Amino acid sequence: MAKVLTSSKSANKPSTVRKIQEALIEEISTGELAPGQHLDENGLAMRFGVSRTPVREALSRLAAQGVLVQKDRRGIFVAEYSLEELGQIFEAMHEIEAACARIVAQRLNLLARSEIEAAQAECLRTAEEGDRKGYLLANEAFHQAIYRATGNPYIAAIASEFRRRTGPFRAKKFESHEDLIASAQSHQVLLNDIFSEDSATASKGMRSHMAESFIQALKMN
Amino acid sequence: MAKVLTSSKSANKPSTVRKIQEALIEEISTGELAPGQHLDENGLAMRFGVSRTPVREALSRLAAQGVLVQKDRRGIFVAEYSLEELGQIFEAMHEIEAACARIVAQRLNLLARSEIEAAQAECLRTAEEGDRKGYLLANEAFHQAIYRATGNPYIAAIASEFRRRTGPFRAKKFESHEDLIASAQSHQVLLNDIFSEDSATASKGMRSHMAESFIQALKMN
DNA sequence: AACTACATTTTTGTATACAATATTTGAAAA
DNA sequence: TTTTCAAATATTGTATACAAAAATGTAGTT
Repeated sequence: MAKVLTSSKSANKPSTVRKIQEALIEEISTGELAPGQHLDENGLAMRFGVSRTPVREALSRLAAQGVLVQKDRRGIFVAEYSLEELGQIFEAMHEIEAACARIVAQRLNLLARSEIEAAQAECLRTAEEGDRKGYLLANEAFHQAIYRATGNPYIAAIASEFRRRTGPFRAKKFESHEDLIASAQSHQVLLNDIFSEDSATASKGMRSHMAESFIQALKMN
Repeated sequence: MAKVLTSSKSANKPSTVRKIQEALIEEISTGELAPGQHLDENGLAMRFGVSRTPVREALSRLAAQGVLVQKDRRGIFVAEYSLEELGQIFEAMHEIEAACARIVAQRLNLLARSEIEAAQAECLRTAEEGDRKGYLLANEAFHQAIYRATGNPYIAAIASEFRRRTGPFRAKKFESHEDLIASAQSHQVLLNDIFSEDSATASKGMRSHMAESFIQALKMN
């Protein structure tokens, strides 16, 4: 699942394997490494100037997170999904994100709000300028700001992880200038809902309707 | 995060590291290995009759999933949480489980329903008999049946993972006969909600209220 | 030219080796 | 007796070695 709180530790030097891990995550989420592509342990070892051991450890961890998949005795590959699987992954991601949004709406905190709005301002700016690369970064920051604003690092970690997993598949969606604008505007709708006066009440109402009984029931177990 | 579909592969022999992984998961979720406890690589290697290499790989994976934590240069420990962290973890787990329940309610499928009800029958039986060990198994099966019934292995994997993580902390809650009964009865409330006539409509209504706008907004990104 | 059978080469998974850092032990000083 | 410091020991992280399996290449047959 999810590492949480890897930061916040004092002056943690990135320890070879973490560096490799992050480099690979970066390349996977930008799509530089294509889904289905085989990863060469020896090649990576050479490239990072280390032996296969730490490379394998990094790959193992990413496989445990679902970003990579390991086929028995045949190596490790960038995860690749059928259309059906992809649909399920997006469904799961949307549920998690909706859960995050609900938590944010309930917790409403001014500092977090200004962070989110700053991120959104950057999204609007880059979208208008048609700065695709810039928008990808700003969009990422926007989503991360929402996850952080939940105040719950565990659900935030899950959400981030889904974002990483779906990165290669979302990347190609932002082709045209219009795509960027539309995306940034949909952020705005989201924010209006989260920060509307009656959002907290609405959210509570929504929870109490059906979810609350689920939650009550599940709490016991 | 989450391995998905490790089963369903034809006659996969459990490959040393998977065996170690599952043995450890078992011991952690039963609480046999206490939170905070240090895991001895050499000891485990001896115990499983292998070298440290596959042991370390198994530990790495579990650390990536959050079941274990790795402290730099000091080894690997069973994850241990402060009260605040524990609260956050449970909050996250409840959100995920509620999401699962909502998906099940929407998808309502008769085969899945009979599986869930069979699991619940077993819960009731073992609870009445005061069979604690039996109840723990039946309860687990009940939750897993719900996760499976979502038809979404990805969110199911997340839910399962939280269940594993919280295992050691939930375990001690089922001390008395009354605890078992109460838990089994709360299952019943949950089932009534999921399977009620208007559940699907209610669920859709709930979604459309606020969540739908979130989901719409997020879908674009 | 396409297919099969076998030998060669790579690659994976595991074991062992070793340097760097933590932990423990034990003796000397307060 | 308790504290302090240093040597001894154990453990971690990484490198290398090696057996087993998969991928690749090469003939030989049709």
